[in-house]
Amino acid sequence: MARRNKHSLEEIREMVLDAAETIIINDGYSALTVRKIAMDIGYTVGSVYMVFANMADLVMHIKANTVDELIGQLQQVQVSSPEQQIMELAKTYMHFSVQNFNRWTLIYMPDAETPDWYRQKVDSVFSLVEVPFAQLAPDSSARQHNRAARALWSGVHGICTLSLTGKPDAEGINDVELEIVLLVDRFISGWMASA
Amino acid sequence: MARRNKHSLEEIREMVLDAAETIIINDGYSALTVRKIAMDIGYTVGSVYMVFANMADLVMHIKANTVDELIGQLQQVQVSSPEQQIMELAKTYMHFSVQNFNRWTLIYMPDAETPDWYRQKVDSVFSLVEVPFAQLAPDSSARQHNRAARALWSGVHGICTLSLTGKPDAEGINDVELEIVLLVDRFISGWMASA
DNA sequence: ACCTGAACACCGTTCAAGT
DNA sequence: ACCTGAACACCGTTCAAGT
Repeated sequence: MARRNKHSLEEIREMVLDAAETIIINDGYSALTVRKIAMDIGYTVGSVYMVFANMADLVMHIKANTVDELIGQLQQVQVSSPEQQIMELAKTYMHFSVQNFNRWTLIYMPDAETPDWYRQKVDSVFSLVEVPFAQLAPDSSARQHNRAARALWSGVHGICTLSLTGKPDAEGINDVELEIVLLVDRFISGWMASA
Repeated sequence: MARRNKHSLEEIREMVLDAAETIIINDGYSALTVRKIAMDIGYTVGSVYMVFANMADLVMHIKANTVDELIGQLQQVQVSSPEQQIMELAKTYMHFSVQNFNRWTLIYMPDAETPDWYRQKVDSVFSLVEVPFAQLAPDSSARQHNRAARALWSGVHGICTLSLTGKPDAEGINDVELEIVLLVDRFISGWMASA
């Protein structure tokens, strides 16, 4: 065996990434093993280590891809009023977390050490929410916009976290959306009244 | 060896539970292994399986103890007004999550299968927040109190989740508390205005 | 009636050996 | 220059064997 050269290292890297992503999507993070990845792509365990430093490295790249996809969906949200913009961002986030549940939970799993560029990527989601807050209260400081965005967005995230563990039925999703609408709506009106 | 009888099964069970809790508190869940527990209490791996069905069973009992401790702390919160009561509950939850970080993150880790009694225990935390909401708006329905409590409490939880991964310094904690105060305060006033 | 510890089926990771 | 696959140091779990 050895030296098959059917694929370039770049290609193998993509194959590993795709196989790992598929395993996580279908069976969750706990089902992800180097041996399963190797089997799925028709190589052996050693080959996986040719293209990724280790399991943590591979997982970090999957997480980064997921966050990029999420940011892409959030950036497509473009409605008229700032209030509606915040509401739509929140709903989009919630639906992303439902439709990509296994990959989404992975994003927030604690790592041995989280690289700075990854933390910044996750944080950058907040800034998408800051924009409509700034439009909502142009006279408030950037610090206040940041705090409001962080507080509300964490809140939206919390609803997804606590409500989405084990209920993908349409009825349950509707309940979660109602909670999000309530939180966003009441927070914004309370925030506006005090600004 | 074998047959030492120095401790009753009840005692061994407590020793296992204590040792496991200590390992999690000090080094986190990933450091928890049956072999380490056995070494710490001076028994062998087999003995752990005399008193717990398996690792998942043991972990579930640790989680239950943590939630009980949390509920105990929340029940001690007793202030004058409903608004302040909600605020104090939120702050208490946040400080518990800081001071018991490793055990607290464990509470929300997904299990292979979560028993009903455990889910109910976690859900029962919500009901502690429903009470002041009912006092705040006696004319609203129980359903509305429940939804408000769920939405806001999930929000508080989300702030803890997103903000507490890797910053136990006093300054960071203070920032988190400010976010919580902002969310709770604005949500309550927005909710009151529409009730 | 306890308790041991070897055995089993798994992990992630490494690296000498093959082509 | 790739790629293998045996080897190593770990897991959780079981259970025949010891006292």
